[in-house]
Amino acid sequence: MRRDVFQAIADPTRRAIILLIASQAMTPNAIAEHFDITRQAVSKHLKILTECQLVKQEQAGREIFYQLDGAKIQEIDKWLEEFKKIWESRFNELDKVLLTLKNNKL
Amino acid sequence: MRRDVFQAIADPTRRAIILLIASQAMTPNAIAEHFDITRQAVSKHLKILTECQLVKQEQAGREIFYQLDGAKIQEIDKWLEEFKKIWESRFNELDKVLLTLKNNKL
DNA sequence: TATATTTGCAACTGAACGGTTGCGTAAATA
DNA sequence: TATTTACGCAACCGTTCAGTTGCAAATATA
Repeated sequence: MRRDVFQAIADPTRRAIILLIASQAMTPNAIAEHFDITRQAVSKHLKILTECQLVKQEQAGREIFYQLDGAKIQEIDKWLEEFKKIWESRFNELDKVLLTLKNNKL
Repeated sequence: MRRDVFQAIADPTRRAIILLIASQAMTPNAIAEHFDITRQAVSKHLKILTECQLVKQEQAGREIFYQLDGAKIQEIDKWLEEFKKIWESRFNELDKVLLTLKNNKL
C-alpha cells in the first residue's frame, strides 16, 4: 500500500476534501454532505489523508473534526520546483551535451 | 479510466520518467535502461503520460522520441495556488465566519 | 435508562493499476 | 534478401482502489 502525498491528491474527491477543510476543520458527516458519496467513503478518504499526514484529527465528544496539516503539501511544491529547474534549463545546449553524456553513461 | 495530470504523477516511476525526459527527448528503450522494469512497462507509462498530454512523440525512423510538454504541469501549480490561497487566509476570522455560513448553506 | 447520533471497522464488489509475456510490424543492417 | 532492432498492441495476472452495506462502540439526548 503506497501512501504518499502524490497518491493522496490523485483522487479528485480527496482534492476537493482538501480544499474544503483547508479553511476550517470539519466532521466526516459535514464533509459528506458536500459530495454524492456515503459518509463511510468520505471516512476512507480521510483515513488515507491521515495516513500520509495531510490531515489531523481533533476529538470533541462524539464528533471528530478533521483539519488540514499544510506541511506535507510542500512535497508537491518541492517536486514541481525540481521539475521547473530542469525544464527551464532545457534549451541550454551545454546542459544538453552534459546530460547526453550522463544518460549514455560515458 | 481517469486520465488527468494528478493521476499521471501519482506513480513514482512516472514522476521519475518526467524528470528524466524533461531536459531531453528519449526513446522508450533508453528510458527503460534507467529502471528495473521492462520496456513494455515503460511504454505503458508513456502511453498514460501521452493521454494526459504531458508528453509528445516524435518519430525518427524506427525510433520514437518522447519529449515533455510542459503546459499541462501548470494544472498542478494552479491547484496548489488555489490551495495556498485558502490555506493562508485560514486564520482570518471574518473569512471563517463567512465560510461557516457558506458550508452550512444558510 | 432507552434511544438516537456520530463514528470507525470489516467484508465484499467491480474496476483500474502496474507489471509481465508473447506477437506482429516497420525500419535498419548484414 | 535475411536478420536484427525498436516499437506498439493484446492478453493475462495479482494487487490496489473507491465505493458499498452492515455492524459495534461511544457519546448525547429523551
